[in-house]
This record gives sequence, structure tokens and C-alpha cells, in this order.
Amino acid sequence: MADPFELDDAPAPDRGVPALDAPYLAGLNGAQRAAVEALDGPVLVLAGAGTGKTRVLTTRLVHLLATGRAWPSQILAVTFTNKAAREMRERVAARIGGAVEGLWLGTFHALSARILRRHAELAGLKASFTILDTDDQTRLLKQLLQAENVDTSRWPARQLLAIVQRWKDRGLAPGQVPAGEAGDFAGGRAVDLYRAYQARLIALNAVDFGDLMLHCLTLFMANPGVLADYQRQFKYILVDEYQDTNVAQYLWLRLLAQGHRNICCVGDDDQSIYGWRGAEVGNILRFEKDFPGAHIVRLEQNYRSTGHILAAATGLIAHNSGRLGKTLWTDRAGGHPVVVRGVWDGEAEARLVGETVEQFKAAGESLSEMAVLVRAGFQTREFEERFITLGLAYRVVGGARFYERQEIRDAVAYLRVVAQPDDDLAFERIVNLPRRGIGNVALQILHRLARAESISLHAAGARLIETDEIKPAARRPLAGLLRDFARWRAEMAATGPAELTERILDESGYTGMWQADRSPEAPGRLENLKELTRALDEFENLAGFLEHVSLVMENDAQANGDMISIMTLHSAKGLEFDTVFLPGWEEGLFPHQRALDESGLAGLEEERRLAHVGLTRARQRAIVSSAANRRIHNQWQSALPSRFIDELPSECLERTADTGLYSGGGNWRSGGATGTASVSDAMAFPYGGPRAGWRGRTIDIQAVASPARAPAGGFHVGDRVFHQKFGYGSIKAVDVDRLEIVFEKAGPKRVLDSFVERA
DNA sequence: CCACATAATCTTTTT
DNA sequence: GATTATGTGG
Repeated sequence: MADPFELDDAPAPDRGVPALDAPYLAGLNGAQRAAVEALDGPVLVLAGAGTGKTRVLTTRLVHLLATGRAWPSQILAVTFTNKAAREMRERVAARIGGAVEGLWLGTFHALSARILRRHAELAGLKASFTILDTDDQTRLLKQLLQAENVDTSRWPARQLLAIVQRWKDRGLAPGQVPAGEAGDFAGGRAVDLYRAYQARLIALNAVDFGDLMLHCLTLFMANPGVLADYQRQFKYILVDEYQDTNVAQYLWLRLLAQGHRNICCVGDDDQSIYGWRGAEVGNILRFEKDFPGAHIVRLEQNYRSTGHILAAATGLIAHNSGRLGKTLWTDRAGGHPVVVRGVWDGEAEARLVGETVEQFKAAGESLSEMAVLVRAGFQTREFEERFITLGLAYRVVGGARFYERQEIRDAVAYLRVVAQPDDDLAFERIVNLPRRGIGNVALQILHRLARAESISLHAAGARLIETDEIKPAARRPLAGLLRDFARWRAEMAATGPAELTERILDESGYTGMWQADRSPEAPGRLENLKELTRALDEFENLAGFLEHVSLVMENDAQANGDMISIMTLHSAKGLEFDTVFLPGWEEGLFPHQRALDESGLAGLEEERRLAHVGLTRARQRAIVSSAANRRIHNQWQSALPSRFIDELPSECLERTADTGLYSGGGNWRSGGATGTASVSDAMAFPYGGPRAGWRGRTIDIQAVASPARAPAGGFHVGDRVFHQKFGYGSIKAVDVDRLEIVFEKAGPKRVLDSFVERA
């Protein structure tokens, strides 16, 4: 990778182009143009949802380059997600007419990693440090807790991880944690454990996500010369989603901006939804104080949503206090009212959404212009199941990420050990995977020597195979494994990463392990491993790939085809769709009980902002629903409609509930008159209403509450059936609604009758 | 050392 | 209800 750092203090090109009529400025409204052209000094752009924020950011970047204000290497552009970074890069390239080399554009973490690698030794690290993921971190902390004789069932490692992460979010090293904040974890030992954890990380030559920011900060403060270099280099700083910055990121920005003071932050306090992750709305609220004389530009014209949708979103968010105050407006008055539906339970809700999607699809709408936005990950399941039975193509965005899958993490662990023999965590993960007879006993011996000599497990192993401390049964395979690693390492230079990986997985027996595995997931895992080697093809070397894996934990595959998206509200930020379904608007779920319990009013307001984000994703249609009953943890719970529903201005709503629901009050117009819970009345389709089977059907509360179904929907032992995931099989046993089926490919499985159909 | 059985936890959101 | 961690017996 060509590093533009050398361009450090080079004078900016001065082509003196008056940008007055530059073509890229055409079509911007007044506020947008002001935001683009205010190049000097601090600028805060308050950009409401759908007001062209991304456009302003990219145009500003283009403007900087086109007017010759700065070389690419003198611009620091920070985003939160890799997706946002990629998008900005592409959009700038499209405007400029070619990729821009040398821009410092990326996520906070990626940019910090880049700086940290350059000055690793100043942080006590080697430039080749590994970036740990949550899984590694938890395992490490768990080891630590056990070594300190802390009862891990009373004080789980995950909880400690959360505490440590919150400290890191605030830019606090172990020595800086305020005394009063020791907390009651393990009897107030949290800070000591934090210190021990940091020491372990350094010993492992590893950092976690929080460290990328934290080390960078401490490095800047301890080395003013280094900081000054960067301050001089970055003449212009652009920050996206400023409302989501945590304290560490804020400090990082403030340090870097102190040179030229040309910092432009774009954000929307009404879309701050990451408080739980340490984000500080306060950062945006006090921008003017931190950067005196800052220009404030408000983008308030919404180009995305219809009048009704925008009015609903604006009316809702008006219930929050402590806002910077923006009033979104649009010239696209009217449109469909926001539809609000009350249904009996989660299943009915999924049915309603499914039917509506089918209607839209029949009317010619594209599935990829629709999205189901849920509050919590577990809600996706009901919709997936419904879409499968309806045969609707869907995609779950976010969810189980590619690089978080077990088999991928295993394979990556092999690569990590090859690239970095001292990576103990990776070594431990695969030393006995596949089973090669190196069990716990042998591993304990390795650990003992490693600790005593302060060497890595890998090094300890190399010594121990020369002695007879380990039983031959374990020693032989260990020696073999170390020999393999040495060989792969030798091949690393001459072999492409994809080929090398294939060889490693093959020769280590890892591939064979899954080939021998008869479980239904095995073929998929092998497929994923192939996908991994395919992904590796794009990288020059292993190190580059490993960095990618650590920082870009995303699955960019399978994005084609006309599919409806299911995702959490959080991952929907920044996206837009013609039609948006917002299910699960119930007290307890949304606003989420835990947000209320843990953060009180602040938590409620963040939930409200989340609702606001959800509504403003919609261009044409928003369908909100709430279920009166929901099964959580296998227990039925009833819930009231979310208070957010009552906060929506009624004049832009069309609200009904199934007959018999919420009859006691509230402003529900019972759907009983027409007997329908569909949404089509409100949306005036050029086609008929919902199917007869659903129209006019009143849900029988008794029947739903006690699902004493007909035995297994008429399935019998010996029937041949089809399952969407497992394929064909035959029924072996029937137990009310559960079927025991031997699938031809997936083997024996216990499945609910509703999941299969007669073949 | 490994296979199997039981227990426990999960379900807020993610770089 | 499912996956995953832990424990027990072979």
C-alpha cells in the first residue's frame, strides 16, 4: 500500500480555481451549498434524516480537491462503518472520474490502526500486532479471572468486558479510572483486572477494538512530536455521524484538529442511537463550546419521505428534550398515512407483514425496496419463517457475520499462527482442532512453561517436544503440528494467500474434519471455507488479509437479487426504502425494558430516536405494528402498544386493531367493521384487498392462547415431507405438533409441523 | 483424551 | 428452543 505520509507537509496545490460554477455544486440547495463551501474553521452540519447529508460530505470532499485546497493525503475523512467509508470513496471517485489515491478515509478504528501500526513501538507493541475480536477478548478475560481465582459464574467475563469497554470508550487507561468507579465487580477488583488485561494484551502483542483508539490517544499525548506531524498533515478533517462519537473518539478528533482547526462534523442529534456503546450525544451538543466561532449549518429540507411520514417522525421526536432543534420539512405533501396495526401475537404480525409484502409485490413493487426493521435480533426469526412459507426471497442484514462464523474463525486462527507464531489465542483455538490428541493435560504443561519463561505457547511447545515432559501420545502430534506450521510459514513468501490457505486447511486435516462430519451444517461450513479462499484471492499477502478480517467484519456476499431486507433498526441507519415495516412497537420491547431500566429517561429518549430513525427510513410507506402477545423465552407475555404509537400525531395515521384487541380504550379504530387487519385500505392499491382467507377473520383468542392444534396438521409416520432448510425426508415419529424426521441429506431432526409440507 | 449427556444461558443494539 | 459450556464415564 502506497503511503502518502511522505507528503506530510508539502504545500497544497494552488490552482486557484474559483469554484463558483463548478458543476458538482449544481443542484445543491442553499444550506447544502453553505455546508460544502464553508471550508475554513470549524463547521457543524446538523443534517436531519434524508436531507442529503452524504451528498454534502462527498461534495465537500470533492470541492476540497477540485479547488486545490488540499492534497488527498491532507484530508482525513472519518466514518463509523466500513460501508459508509466505502460508499464515500465510491461517490468521490465517481465525481472525480477515478479513484483518489492517498486519502485518509476510513472508520475511526481503521484509521487508528493505521496510525498505531506506524508507531507501534511507542505503545509497547510490535507493528505486527493482532486485533482481537470479542470472542478472543472474552476468552482472555476468562483465563484472567480464573487465574485470579474469581468465580466466573458469579462474575462472568462478558460483564467485565463490558465494564472495560466502557472505560475504553471514555478514553480511560487503567490508571485513569476515577477511584469511585471501581464498581462492585469481583469485590471492586475490576480496575486491577483491567490493568492485568492490558498487560496480557501487550504481552500477546495484541489490541482490542477499544485499544485502537486508546493507544492512539496515549501515544499522541506522550509524543507531542508525532501528534504535531499529524496535526500539520491533516489540513481538513471531515467527520460523519458525529453524534455517535464516544469520548475517546472525540478526544482523538480534537487532538488532530488542533493544527489547522478545519474540522467539519456532520451529524444529527436526533439519530444518536449508540449511547449504550459509549457514544456521547453531548459531543455534538457542545461542539460550539469546543470549537469557538464554529459555523453551524442546518439541513432541514427532507428529500426522502412523504409529508405524512415526515410529520409522524417529527411529531414523535418532538417528545424528546435537550435537542439542538431542527425542523424537517418537505415539499412532498401528503402521501400514504402511516399505518398502525394492532394484532394478536407475533405470528399474526408476521402474517400481516407477509401478506402485505405479497400485495405490494403483486402490484409491481420490487422486494428490494422493502424492509422489515426490528428492534432486536431475535425478532427476525418470525419473519424469516413466514417469508419461507410464502416463498418470498429475503435477506437478513447484519446477523451472523461471515467472519464470525466458527469455521471461518478457526481457519483464520490457523492463518494467524502461521503469520504470527506467538499469537497464543489463535494457537490455543486450533492446537487440537481437528482432534489430534493434544488435550487439556498437555495444554496445561504448555501453559505452565510459557508462563514461567514468559514465552508464547508456540515457543513453549517447541521446547517441550525436545523433552519427555509430555506423554508421547500428545508429544508426537504436537511435534507434527509445529513442523507443519514451520513448513507453512516457509511457504508463505512464495505462495499466494489463497493457495496457502487451501493447503493449510487441507494438510492440517481441518477440511477433512468437516468432510467427515455428517451434521447438516457441515456442507455449508465447507462452502464458507471455499468462500474464504475466494475472498483471500483479492489480497496480496496474509497480513493484509488479517487486517481486513479484524476491521471489516462484514459479509458483502449474496447482495444480489430482488429480496426484502430484514434487519435491526440500528443497522438500518443510513439506508432508505420505499416501504418500511416497523413491527414490535410494544412496551417492553420498544422501548426496550432494559434501556429504560439501565438509563431511565435518557434510555427512553434514545429509544425514541431509534423509532425516529426507523420512520425516516421510509420514502413512501411506513407500517407500524404491535402485537398484544408475544412469546419470549418460550413464555407468553402480553404487552401494551408502545407509547411511541400514542406519540405519533393522529392526523397522519391510519390506525386499526384486530377485533377484540385493546377494546378498553386508546384511539384504536377497531378493524372489526370491515373485519380486516390488512393495510391495503389505507394505501389505495390498484388491486383488490387481501385474500379472503384473511379478510373478515376474527382471531379467536381462545384458540390462539391454547394452541391445541389438530395432531400435527394431519401428518403421519412414513409421510414424505419437504423442509425449506433440510430438504426432503420421511416422518419417523409424531408428537402432537412435533415431527421426528429423517432427512435425506440433513439426517434425523426434530421439527415443528408448520415447517414442513407434504412432498 | 474423547464422546456423550446435562445444564445454563440466551434476547438490544456493533466498530 | 437452540446453541454452547461443563461435567462424567468409558
